[in-house]
Amino acid sequence: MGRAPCCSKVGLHRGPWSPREDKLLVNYIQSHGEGNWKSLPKKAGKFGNTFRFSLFGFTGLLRCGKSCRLRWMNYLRPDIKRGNITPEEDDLIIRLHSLLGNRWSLIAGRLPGRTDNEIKNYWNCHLSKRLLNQGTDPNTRKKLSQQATNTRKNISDTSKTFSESPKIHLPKPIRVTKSSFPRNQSFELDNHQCNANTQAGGNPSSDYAYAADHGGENMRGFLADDLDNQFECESIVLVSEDDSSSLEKLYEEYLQILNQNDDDEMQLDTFAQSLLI
DNA sequence: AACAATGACAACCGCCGCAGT
DNA sequence: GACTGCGGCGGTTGTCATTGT
Repeated sequence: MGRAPCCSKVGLHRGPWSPREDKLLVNYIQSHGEGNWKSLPKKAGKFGNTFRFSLFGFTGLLRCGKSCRLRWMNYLRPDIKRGNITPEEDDLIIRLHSLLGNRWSLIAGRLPGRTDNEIKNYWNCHLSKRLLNQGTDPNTRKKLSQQATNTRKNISDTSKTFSESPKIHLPKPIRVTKSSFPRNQSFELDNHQCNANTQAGGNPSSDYAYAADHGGENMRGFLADDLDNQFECESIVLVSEDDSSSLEKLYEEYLQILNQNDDDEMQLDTFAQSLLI
């Protein structure tokens, strides 16, 4: 309490991560493992081929440890599954949210390859709106439509919500097309990534791909050849059969419990508690 | 074509719990 | 027991892409 935020130090980078920073971070974690986030930035810069960067007067990763952790956990971790949320996952999220509330990390723990941040965003962007569209309060899960106390404004808002947007947006997949690549940016790197995806045995038509959405300026002067293709591959996680089956299993497990007698709250509670462990 | 509105999601902020001292 | 620092979490914001007018 009362401590200054760790990112407040003067001179630390903020905003989007550059490929160089990503690579430094990944290299370091692959060799030393996770943890020690506080000291990681300094150490990470001293790892590997930093000669070229040393020429520019710094060797460290100019990020606070907290930012490093966040970047790793939400984006760089090799087991992260990128791509659209499947209908099964979608349903699972809704059910888990009804059990656990906004405990995103717990929910994410039950969805292999998904991050709490991703689920949180997905919930805020899609699911809560969809539930509202269905006339359900996303928090209480009670029907809203019968509420007679709506103000005139609320009523008009609601009817507007109901009448419009029958379409349900899936999360924007991945920015892999040339046209959608960030401005001022070479497309070279992206080609590497797409190739890596295909070569790695992934379905070429798959929507799942790693696409670094990096800041344009930072990309300049950074040669794509410097990137280790394997690193890029490792950032791509396709939905393997194992993943699907485990997800299915989990899903069935929930269905089984949830489809049972509604009065069986005892079991539901026990189940909810098991998630907290 | 230009601009505005909306969507998507990465990143930041501040708080909290816990372990170490 | 009090204090300190770190890691983790959830809420929120900022930025860029896309879509609509």
